[in-house]
Amino acid sequence: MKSTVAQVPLYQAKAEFFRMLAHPVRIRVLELLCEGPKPVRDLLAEIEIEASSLSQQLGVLRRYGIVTAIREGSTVVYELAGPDVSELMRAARRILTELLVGQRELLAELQAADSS
Amino acid sequence: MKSTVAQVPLYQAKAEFFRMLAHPVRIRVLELLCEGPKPVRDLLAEIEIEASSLSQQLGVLRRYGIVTAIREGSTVVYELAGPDVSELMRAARRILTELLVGQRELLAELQAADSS
DNA sequence: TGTTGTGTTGAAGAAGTCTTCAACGAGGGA
DNA sequence: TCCCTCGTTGAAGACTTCTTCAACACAACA
Repeated sequence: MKSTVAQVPLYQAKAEFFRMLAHPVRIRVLELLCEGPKPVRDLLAEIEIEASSLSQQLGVLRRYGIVTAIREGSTVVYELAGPDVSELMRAARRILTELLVGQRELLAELQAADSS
Repeated sequence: MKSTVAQVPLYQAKAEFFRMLAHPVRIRVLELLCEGPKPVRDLLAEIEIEASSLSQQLGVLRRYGIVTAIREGSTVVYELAGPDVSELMRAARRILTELLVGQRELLAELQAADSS
């Protein structure tokens, strides 16, 4: 496994970080975990996906170190690795929303221009 | 071309957004453009890469709509599409730095545990 | 012990992204 | 016009990542 803490240019670490986030299921998992630790069963109930698919994506997050898993009896509970993560998800949500709104406005302008 | 403004679940829009960011060259371009508009020539001078490779990545950013290109005489000048972007890059830098520092501390703990 | 419920893993093929190369277009002189 | 510079494009092969399936590990319980 390639370490995520290797001495690597910062811009490459950033690219890897964003790539780790770049999957719909992983995004949803992180946002759900912002509410607090959750057993796999609950994640599975909220995200419509096969258990093994979810597990694959949880594996990516675990390997990156952004979440941790703890076995509790017969179930496994996932948790965000640190408080930064939830701040990150909030920032991402805000920024993307602004960007999407901006794009929508731009699109509206273009369509208005089309019809004239 | 698949529109980036389509009616798509938000978590998928987010995933696409992060995928758009998930490349070292694209990160560097965006950070350079935070300083202001720049001709391709300048980007090329700062990022060691072939012209056609840079152009491919600029194409990705342009298609997504996060940067705009304007021809000025014989050169082409790139610019961030909006002020949000530069805020985004600052947020990403801050958050990732915190995450990396956290990982480094964790690693240090693990290594200390190893040697005991 | 056998059986069931919960999650994880490995592997194979599909699908997507990166890199690189040659070819191209647009602008600005000689 | 010819030529040169600047930047872009399209396409092919290398390389990653995704999805899916069957097999597995572990705990709980009869």
